Amino acid sequence: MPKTNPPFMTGVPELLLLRLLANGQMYGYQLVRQVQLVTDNAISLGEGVIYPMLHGLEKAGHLHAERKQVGARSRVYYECTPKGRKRLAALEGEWRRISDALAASAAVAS
Amino acid sequence: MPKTNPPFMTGVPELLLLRLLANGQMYGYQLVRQVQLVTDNAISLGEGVIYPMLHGLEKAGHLHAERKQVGARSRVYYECTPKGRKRLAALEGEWRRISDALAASAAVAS
DNA sequence: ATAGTTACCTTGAACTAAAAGGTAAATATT
DNA sequence: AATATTTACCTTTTAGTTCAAGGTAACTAT
Repeated sequence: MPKTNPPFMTGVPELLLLRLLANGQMYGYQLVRQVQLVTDNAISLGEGVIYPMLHGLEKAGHLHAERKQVGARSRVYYECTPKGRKRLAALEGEWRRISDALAASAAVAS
Repeated sequence: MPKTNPPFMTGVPELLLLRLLANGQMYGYQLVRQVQLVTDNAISLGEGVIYPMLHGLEKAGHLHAERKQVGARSRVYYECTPKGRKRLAALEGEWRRISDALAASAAVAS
């Protein structure tokens, strides 16, 4: 029962965040819940995953961050940059490559 | 361009080896080539991945190792144990869980 | 002889997700 | 009014993984 480094999760948080943020701006806490929503609760990413990843993606120029005052509350909204979309496309390609390969392997193995 | 820890590869070597060794015994060097074969060259696992993984799986009781003399050459043949088949089933379930989740997320995001 | 292939193995580095812990303000509950 | 829960941000530590690179030795073909 692996607590850390669970199988098949490497790259998944980044792919999910880029997918969501390519469709519109969102803030960290919102993304935590949205990931559960769009994956039917199959995947749940904690804040210790989301926030460092947002910071990393922003630093890499894949996301643009903007602090907004919403009512009395302060939120950091992120949105995908053009560079981020390229990164997303690359990740989608990688995902397809690996999942196709595993499908091919399963077909042979039967 | 990530050299180490490429996206979506965590757990994939273990899954591939267990799949192959659930169908019959093989030795390390053979597995290196067989993985390329069954994945249409999409995935290539080096010996630095294969051998430590075989040792780990054997230590965990998922594989049984047997040194055989084939002609003048010495090879270590591995085969899947019942415990290894359970591990394989668990990994297959995990793989399906994650890939289904990503498919669901893509459907929403379009 | 030499080069290439077969066959085994280990070590070190880079990276990653997860868990746990931490702060503070707003809202809901009693 | 006091308390508990939720919102919202963040960091540090840990465990674990793949990959690259390096290393040995025997067999085979040129």
